[in-house]
Amino acid sequence: MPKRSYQQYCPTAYSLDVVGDRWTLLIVRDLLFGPRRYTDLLEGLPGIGTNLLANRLKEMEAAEVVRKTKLPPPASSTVYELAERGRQLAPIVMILTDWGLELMPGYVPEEDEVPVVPCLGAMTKLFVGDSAEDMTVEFHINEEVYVVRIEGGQMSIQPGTTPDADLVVYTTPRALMTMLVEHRDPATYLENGEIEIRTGDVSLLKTFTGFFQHPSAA
Amino acid sequence: MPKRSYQQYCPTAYSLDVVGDRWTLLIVRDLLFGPRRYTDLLEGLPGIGTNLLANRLKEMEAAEVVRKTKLPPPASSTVYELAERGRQLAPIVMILTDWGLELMPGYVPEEDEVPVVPCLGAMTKLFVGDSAEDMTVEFHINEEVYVVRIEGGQMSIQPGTTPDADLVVYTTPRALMTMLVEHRDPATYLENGEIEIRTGDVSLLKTFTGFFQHPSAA
DNA sequence: CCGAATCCTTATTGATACTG
DNA sequence: CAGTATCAATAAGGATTCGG
Repeated sequence: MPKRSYQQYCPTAYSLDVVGDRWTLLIVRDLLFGPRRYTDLLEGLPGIGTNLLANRLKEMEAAEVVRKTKLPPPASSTVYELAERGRQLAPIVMILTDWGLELMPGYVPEEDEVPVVPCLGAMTKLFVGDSAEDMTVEFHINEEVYVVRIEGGQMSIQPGTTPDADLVVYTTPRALMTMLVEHRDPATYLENGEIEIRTGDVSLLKTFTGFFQHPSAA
Repeated sequence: MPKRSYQQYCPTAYSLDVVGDRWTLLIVRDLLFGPRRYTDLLEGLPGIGTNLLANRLKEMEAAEVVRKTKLPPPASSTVYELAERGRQLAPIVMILTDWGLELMPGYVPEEDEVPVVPCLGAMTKLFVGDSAEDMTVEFHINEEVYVVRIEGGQMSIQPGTTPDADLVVYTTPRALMTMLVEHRDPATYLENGEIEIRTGDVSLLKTFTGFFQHPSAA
């Protein structure tokens, strides 16, 4: 069966033939911070339906947007990662993210409405380096672990742990997300158990969230 | 009926809830060079189906991406134009265009595969100002007329005519497009009647097309 | 468990005909 | 010209199954 196409001799249309289908750009978003397994993707895309994810990944692989590889032993799990053409789509996801920040609703989301990757995305987009002091934070978000390092006004996000964290936080995605986007007070989440601080203290967490600012506030 | 949504508390997903549906970004593309009438849009989007275009426009209007206005008398036709939020999507269309240039096939397209707007898009994306000398060209593409002015290495495209054109060309979209993208020789098209020069001569047209270069050639 | 393939129901689309 | 209305063809969503 021939894939559906706009049938236009137009670069924009050719692009959308490849990445314009439902879910495709969200898959790119989910691969922006590193390789993911099939099931990670499924979890980050509630509602996609496993057959559709499999199809999309196959199409994206054929278009050289993603690549399927095996992690080195002993992990050895098969993961999907962005190929070169896929990495070139990062600016699009970035602009969509900026554009969508204006559309964020004012309500507190349900817990299953906030996948992990958007939190990382929001971090990169909302970070304002000007007044940021150096610090290293280890975030445990659901089952995933990331090290966020701020150095000289620059922020980096790496998967994995670190021995030298100033702050180690266990959090749900929505707690993290709403603290970043709406500067919601950590106290509420510490009380209901959505956030737990293992190393460091609340004041440090508040300092950290202070480094993030909605562009409309500028 | 509630519109289908990704249901994610994520700026990227919110954006795609609005502009991620089939055809939506192509409509934005078609409005990038100025207001268009309903039927112009239909013509630029072969295959869309008039009900779907009407739906999309309604959704985009509700999302304040496009605005519906009336042209001043005596034209008085209703047109659609980009609103502020819509204009902010221009960078996305641009990146998609860059990305899609790599995907352009090597064949000569059918005539009805090339709408007018992609030609204007290709012009803006492929123009290399470095060696460009000043000139003014009036293009009649199908029923539409545009003035392309090159001044001091800068190019502008305006709808309408001009009395001081160095070159006046009547052309089909595909002739123009393939000359820009693949540097196809005008001679072929002059012979088969797809291009007609009313003012100026072929050498000037060749000079003009020389100002455009595929990024991969750089 | 992971990475899908299958089956079935619902929602969206594409094409055409028709109307103020 | 600017859309509505109708309806068949497709694609998406959800549950279940199946092989490493």
